[in-house]
Amino acid sequence: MLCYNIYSGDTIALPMRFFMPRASAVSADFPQRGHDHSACGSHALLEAEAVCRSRQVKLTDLRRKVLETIWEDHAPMGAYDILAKLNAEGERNAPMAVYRALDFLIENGLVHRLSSLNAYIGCRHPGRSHSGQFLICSQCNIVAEITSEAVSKTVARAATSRGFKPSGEIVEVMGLCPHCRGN
Amino acid sequence: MLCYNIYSGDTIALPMRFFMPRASAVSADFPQRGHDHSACGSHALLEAEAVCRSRQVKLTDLRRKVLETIWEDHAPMGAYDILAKLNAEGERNAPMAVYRALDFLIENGLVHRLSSLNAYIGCRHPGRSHSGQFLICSQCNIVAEITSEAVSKTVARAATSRGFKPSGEIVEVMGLCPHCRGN
DNA sequence: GTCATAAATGTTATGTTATAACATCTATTC
DNA sequence: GAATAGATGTTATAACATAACATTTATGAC
Repeated sequence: MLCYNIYSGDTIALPMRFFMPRASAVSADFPQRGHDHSACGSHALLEAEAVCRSRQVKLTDLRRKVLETIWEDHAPMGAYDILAKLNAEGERNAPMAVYRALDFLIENGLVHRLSSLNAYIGCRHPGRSHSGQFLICSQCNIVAEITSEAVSKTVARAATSRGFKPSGEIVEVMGLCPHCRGN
Repeated sequence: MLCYNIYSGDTIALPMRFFMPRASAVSADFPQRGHDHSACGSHALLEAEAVCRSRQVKLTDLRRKVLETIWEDHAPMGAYDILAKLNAEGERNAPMAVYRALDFLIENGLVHRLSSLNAYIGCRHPGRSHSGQFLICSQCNIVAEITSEAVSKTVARAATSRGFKPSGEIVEVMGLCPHCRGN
């Protein structure tokens, strides 16, 4: 089958026995410039549906709209940005509505909050419970979510070796993404 | 010589050739309950003087007072908490004053900001330029600043292996400190 | 179906954190 | 002592987030 990798931008021939939509759709950490981003959003929405179904929680209209809005960009979005987009077509949502939807989405592993930016971003591997690790480009604002076992293990070890019992962690790295470091 | 470790609470006999005030004063990551905390503050102030002298920047009255206030506690302090303490005796400082002092102190490596808490804490190893790694107790709010080479290297490796050029990082671990995990 | 309940959303107000913009003062250098 | 840079003062407002309570909507028991 032909398979379009929305991150790398390649179209590749993929033997059917290797068909793994998730892995192919979400392979590179940094999306290709000019990729078909709507695909990211619809992919994420499908995953969100599945997650909510299996967790028996409700992806209501409002929550879905907030999630869609977040996925309009690979750069993180502030709560009030989301609000503005929601209300752009005349709706009259209040900040509370957005924050509540965000709480729900974060609780269910569909969205992450970036503490260093007070902003929110769609989760790239929903379902798995995890605190993400983020690479934040200070030039173009794109954020890559990575999941490095090495990082989480090393951090956990550093904490426990000091008698600390970790229950959650934040790892946010600022710097230049592959696209911007060239400039 | 006799040496009092303000963190562990021990008094130890230390051969003069091993006299390293900094290491002895700041050894354990989590301070002992009930230690003489004023010693932490005065120690930090002395170090701050030295750092500012060597960097040829001015530790003005206001900046010193902010730093002292931060060191009144091992738990991180919000900017407006600091403001309230400064103004407790009738002064009329504005938020700007505190934020400007904090900017200075952070720039010169004397204070860290904890993104996950929007709060500030005195740096335990000033002078060395570093982004700290923090263990934050969610029960007693005490924060330990650690400096794990393993963590920083692993994080840097994870970033660069993805084509990212890191310039700064945030590592904040939430959990229970040695004192609280027993309860 | 309708009643009771829980869940979600609506609404208003306010709390908390941080910065912009410009005026004034102070220290330093020549 | 005039010029300058750095620090602080002052006022206003931006940006981010939650409290508290009212109303609506979904769900299950009967």
